[in-house]
Amino acid sequence: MTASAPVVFVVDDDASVRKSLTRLISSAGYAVKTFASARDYLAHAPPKGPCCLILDVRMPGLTGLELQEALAGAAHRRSIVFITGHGDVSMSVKAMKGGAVDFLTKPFDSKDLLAAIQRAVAKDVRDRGDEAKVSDIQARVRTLTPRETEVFALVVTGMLNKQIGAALGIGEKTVKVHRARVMDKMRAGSVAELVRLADGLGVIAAKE
Amino acid sequence: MTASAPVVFVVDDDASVRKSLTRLISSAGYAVKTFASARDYLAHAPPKGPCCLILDVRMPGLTGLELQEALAGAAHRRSIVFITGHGDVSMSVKAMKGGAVDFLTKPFDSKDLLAAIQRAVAKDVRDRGDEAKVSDIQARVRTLTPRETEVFALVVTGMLNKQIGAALGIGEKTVKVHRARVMDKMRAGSVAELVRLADGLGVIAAKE
DNA sequence: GCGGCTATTGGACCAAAGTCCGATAGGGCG
DNA sequence: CGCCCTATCGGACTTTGGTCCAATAGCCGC
Repeated sequence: MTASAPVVFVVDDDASVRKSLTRLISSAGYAVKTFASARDYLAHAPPKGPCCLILDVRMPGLTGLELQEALAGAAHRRSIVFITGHGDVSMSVKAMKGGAVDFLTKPFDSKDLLAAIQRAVAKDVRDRGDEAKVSDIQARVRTLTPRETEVFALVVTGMLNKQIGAALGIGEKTVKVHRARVMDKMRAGSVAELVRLADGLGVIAAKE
Repeated sequence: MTASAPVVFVVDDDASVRKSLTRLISSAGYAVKTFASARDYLAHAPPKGPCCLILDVRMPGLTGLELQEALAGAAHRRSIVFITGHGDVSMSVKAMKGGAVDFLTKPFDSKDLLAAIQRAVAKDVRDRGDEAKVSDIQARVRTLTPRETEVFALVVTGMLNKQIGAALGIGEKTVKVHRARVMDKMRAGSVAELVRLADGLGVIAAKE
């Protein structure tokens, strides 16, 4: 498994459009997968590697915008580039507010699309990295016992062992034991690292 | 100086539009200031309290989009809501990519504009809070001597005093002295707080 | 009930951090 | 030339944090 090319998913009901987009995008070095409808795309297994989505806005069944909404609640974010023949302003604004990377109207310049794809893939890679980090940290947190979790929360507050013990109604000695286990389970080499792990849970997710 | 109402800055070359917008917006409880051109707005002193900008896209001289670009390099971010009579998709996409809160085409619903203003002001308040925090921290960092700054950087790495001393070619004892001064000047009560101050410099600014 | 996990603590001990004291030395400035 | 800031250390001491070994007790599942 070497690092393969990013995958561009194209969802468009027009077969000729799918064909021409496939030619254009694959010639730029991307892998391409096409779908004739939003439903077909949703039935497909979520992508594992770097990728982005090219959506036609107008489609029978779910529209591109509706697909975007449906994916907003999904586990990972997707980078979406919209293309449309009959776009209006409110449509494009809605798409962009929904986090779309770009919104192109036909006819568009090939290099504009490729540039948008590049940005979208880059965004996807960033998002994936963040998600991977967060879920990695969450996995470590889940290995903590309830008590360890409490101690963890107070340690990253900057409280002394003594104070933590008082707050939890246990001895300082016990705090030390839990604390050591927390450092071990969280794989933190110092308090500074531990604080970053704790803050990373919120910060990375919030940075949008 | 009590907490006064948020100020909505309206920039539009059409006097009748300015008048009707002023009526609408002030009736919703906002203070309103109008400008006939982008240049007039730029000549105006930057706002101190919560505010947002309503920009017409088409204007003689600098357009709304150009004003947005000009403000992008400014000290603080502005929350911008665009309104336009003849908007096209590429225009709206550009505005949204540039961080606009909304992009409305005339004729628009009054409540849509007021909702957009509300979101824009809320965003402005958030941004101002973040900027205030960052500049506060930066001010503290500036009071550090060069050596203290170096020690500061290494402490938040999680390094031990001994290691820091070795890295800087000074004794552990000296590190302690600097470290104590850093904690004092940065007003941090614990290493955890210090780490948050250090990380806050980057994180808050990056969260966009 | 036995084994394992969790939570709790004790003692001993070492390493690290923080706090007082004082000291030296170079640079910039009135 | 004194004065202050900065940077550098030393000693002495206390408080914290971390580690190792060992022990008790409750709970859960097989």
